[in-house]
Amino acid sequence: MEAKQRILVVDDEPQLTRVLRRSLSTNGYDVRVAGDGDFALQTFRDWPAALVITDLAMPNMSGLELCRRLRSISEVPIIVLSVRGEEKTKVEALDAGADDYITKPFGMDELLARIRAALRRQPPADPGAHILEAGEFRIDLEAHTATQSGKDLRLTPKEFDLMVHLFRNAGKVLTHHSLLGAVWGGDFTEQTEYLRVFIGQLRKKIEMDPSNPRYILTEPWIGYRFNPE
Amino acid sequence: MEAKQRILVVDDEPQLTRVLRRSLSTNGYDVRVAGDGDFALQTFRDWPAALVITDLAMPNMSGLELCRRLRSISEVPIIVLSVRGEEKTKVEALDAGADDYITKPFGMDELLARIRAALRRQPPADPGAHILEAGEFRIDLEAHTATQSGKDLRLTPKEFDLMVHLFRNAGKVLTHHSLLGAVWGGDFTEQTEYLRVFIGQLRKKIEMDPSNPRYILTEPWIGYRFNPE
DNA sequence: CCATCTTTACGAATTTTTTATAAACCGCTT
DNA sequence: AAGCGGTTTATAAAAAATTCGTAAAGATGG
Repeated sequence: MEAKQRILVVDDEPQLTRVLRRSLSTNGYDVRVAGDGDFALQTFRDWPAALVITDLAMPNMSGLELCRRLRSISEVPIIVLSVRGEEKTKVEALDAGADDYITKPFGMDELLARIRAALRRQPPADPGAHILEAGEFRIDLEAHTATQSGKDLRLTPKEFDLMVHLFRNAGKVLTHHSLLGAVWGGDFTEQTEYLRVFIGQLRKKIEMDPSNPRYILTEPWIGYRFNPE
Repeated sequence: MEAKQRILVVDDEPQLTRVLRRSLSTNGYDVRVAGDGDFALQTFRDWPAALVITDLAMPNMSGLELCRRLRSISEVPIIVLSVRGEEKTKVEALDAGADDYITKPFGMDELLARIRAALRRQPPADPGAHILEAGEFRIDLEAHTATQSGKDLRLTPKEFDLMVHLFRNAGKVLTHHSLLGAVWGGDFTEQTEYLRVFIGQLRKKIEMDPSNPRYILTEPWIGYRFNPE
């Protein structure tokens, strides 16, 4: 499971921060709110966010100053929100280190898109995110290869898909219905004969004794379960 | 003295491009203009810009498609200019790979500030980045030439593009889908017959024994992989 | 006209689907 | 506990569909 990306929201209007917190959270981000610049800097040191959204007008420290201070310690993307639409203000903010400037009122979809754009060019996602591993099995989703104890299993595409779904739910019982739906699509959830054939092929490739399976177990009348041991 | 940073402006309104060219030039950028998406891509290949500014509405290829195509071959910052201010359009553009979206009419100072912001977070351009080298192969993106052991391969434009994509991802498996999207564009990701033909042509030009390829390997049912050895 | 790109066709190899048959499992009766 | 339908599961093998490589015929654009 991938860790949620952190977003620090800096604003002193509870009305706005409440909306932002909710929208960002439901979109899969980990959100914290700081009410002024000082608190924002302090929070950022303890809880380094992947992105900062800040208002310009704030008590204590202006958004401009916050941009400069953040820039001096980090390259974190900064999006400035402001009611002020004058060009001069925008230029100041952008030159103070902001990456983007959005004028209120704004659409939440646009903000989310700009957040995605800003996060996209940040550090490339950690390598190995596309590798599944358990027991002596290892699946590389990008290279499309599956190995057992280092040996390539040479799975066909459907076998590979099936293996991935079993793997992703290792230990759990998967119903015929759900497996068929996941691998073959919603129109084939009754075709249990496909499953029998392909489970058999997989067993031939990964089990020592296919008729006495140790990894791909049958749950009679329900489905199958993958036990990577 | 540092070389001027290159900006590619893509728009079909001479009125606007003239203004942009002048303003950007006087602000120290090296500017070229392309009238449509196809020409923009072509120009970008020979003259890799540090930033691209594009309109959305254009003949031939939409700005959206241009974003996607550029993204597939480069991480160059893209700023979209458009008269259309609807949120949906902005979201589409940003998700297609644009880094920023500015609604016309806009202030030149703001555009310049956004350009500075976009260029600021870009790693300084590395001279000689237009030369790719691996094994006995060498590709010069500016000169548009590919050589094997010093001998010119005389690749056609499409062959060249395909080669570059294989090359940039040497060792990795590239799916049919991703190769077609990168070389032919998003509307051709199902045209696997193109790929068969062009992979065959490339093999004829670089493999000793085309029917027993050593460099361009087939990953059955998935795609191809370039192994520069 | 020429180089390039697109489209079509076909055989060989491989995979997926379909079909057939044997084996295993459950609840029930005797 | 043994036996018996009815159902589910395992396995093998056929038929059908798909993919890949290749050649070559149209189409396109300068």
